[in-house]
Amino acid sequence: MYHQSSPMIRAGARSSADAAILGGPATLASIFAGQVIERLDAGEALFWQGDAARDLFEVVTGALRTVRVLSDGRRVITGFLFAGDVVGVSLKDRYLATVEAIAPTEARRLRRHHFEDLIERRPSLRPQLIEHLCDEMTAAQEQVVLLARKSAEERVASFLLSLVHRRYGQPHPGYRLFLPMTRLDVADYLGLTIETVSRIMTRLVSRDIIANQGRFIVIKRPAALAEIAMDDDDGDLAEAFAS
Amino acid sequence: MYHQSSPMIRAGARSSADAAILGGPATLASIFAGQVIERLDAGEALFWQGDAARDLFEVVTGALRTVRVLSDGRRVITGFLFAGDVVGVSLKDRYLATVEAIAPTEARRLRRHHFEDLIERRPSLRPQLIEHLCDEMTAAQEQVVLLARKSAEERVASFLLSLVHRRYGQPHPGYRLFLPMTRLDVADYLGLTIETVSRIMTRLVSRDIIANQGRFIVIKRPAALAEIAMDDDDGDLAEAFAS
DNA sequence: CGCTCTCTTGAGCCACGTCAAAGGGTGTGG
DNA sequence: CCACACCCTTTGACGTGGCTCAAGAGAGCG
Repeated sequence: MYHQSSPMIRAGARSSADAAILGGPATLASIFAGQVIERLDAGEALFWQGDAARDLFEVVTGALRTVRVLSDGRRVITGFLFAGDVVGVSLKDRYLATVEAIAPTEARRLRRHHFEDLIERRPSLRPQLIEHLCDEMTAAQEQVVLLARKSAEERVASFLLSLVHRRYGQPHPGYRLFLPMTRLDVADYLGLTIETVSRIMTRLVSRDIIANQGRFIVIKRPAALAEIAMDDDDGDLAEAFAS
Repeated sequence: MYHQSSPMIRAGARSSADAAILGGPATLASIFAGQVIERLDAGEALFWQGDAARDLFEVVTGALRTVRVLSDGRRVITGFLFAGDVVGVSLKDRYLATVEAIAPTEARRLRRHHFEDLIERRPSLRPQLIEHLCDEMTAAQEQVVLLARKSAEERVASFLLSLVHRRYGQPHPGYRLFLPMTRLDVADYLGLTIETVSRIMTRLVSRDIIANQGRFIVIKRPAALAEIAMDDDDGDLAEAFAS
């Protein structure tokens, strides 16, 4: 809107996506199949909050953060994106947040009107679209619960577990989790400060629940982490058995 | 799921909604036109978190809260619902939160499969559905920003303003805002305690920004409230003019 | 080897939570 | 019509979890 647009070159061509789709399996991700891959360095933005929402993207490799900034500079990260994720589906006319690469990233761009055409022509995509939006909604709700009522330690534990689940499923003890984002990113995601995140992490290390290997975290005792995180699925079960 | 279902009687009949729709204006709200009105007293639940998501509802009169509870009893309110609002559109197979009446409430029930049929048969409803989901997403994002980075005073100011905007638009000085929910509800919505909410309110009163008239709040100086709230729309504008 | 950027660690402080008690308001029963 | 009970709200005194400020310690990189 008031910012210059993303530093990437070559708008996604109209391409052979149609053909690919009209014969293919027609999953949400597959509709990006024919699109040109665009590259971003760490720190570059895919788009800015307030920009006209002209495109959707599929992340091919790398990692990104979705950022919102208050007028006085306070920063909030509302989510992280990894390979396979699709961005920009919140089909307002303007993007709700800035999306920046955390690490070198590759993404495919799809024009929004093109996307909408496809949704129109391929009814089987619709439930997937709805489901995608509902998944985003679920994640947002979970984040609201975390921010409204969880302690710093619970937030960090929840964060680590949610990353593990997203990238792996149920972790076995010793699972090695890659954290491409900085402590500042984590802090801005969890509504904490760098220092607090750091202190909590070292506390978890000293309790032998995780280990710190540079940009990797080893999940030594997933069960302990889940207990700290107050995963409310477990909670509901506990409630159910109690009554 | 593990709870007994809502205390309401009479499931929404299959009714004349079809007829009404296939000839009518086909807005999301209008598809509830033919449905029987069901009544709830304050405190009764429309449905419970985890219940099979069989129905959608349109609020006719009254007010409700959407509640999530952690295993140890900590409570989070993720939103409030008023006349005209539609609930249950997050079409997962289970409800994401419990929805309870704050005050005596009337609502119309629509079977989910019926709703999905309508969406299928009336393409003009689809963009409205998408837009509805995106509006919910926007609200959730705003709440995440509020909870992650705003102070108690900013939260209360933001809350009052958002209610005013929702029910009235831009307020004139002296606008009288009805607050059907208790301080506890407000606190659980803003991630604060009753006491903090109460203290902030009396501070705003003593600064002559609002006045307290029982269950009503008079917005005496909307501009002052907006300044406190750090409405980030304003923020972006400021940024834009600065650079 | 020095520069920069990120992360850790410590000391002190403050916004908000906790605990406690005292108002109102409203409904109910005597 | 009063008395009592109950609930919600306000207010005060005090405690504390996480923030602020400050100083190192790694770790990549030219």
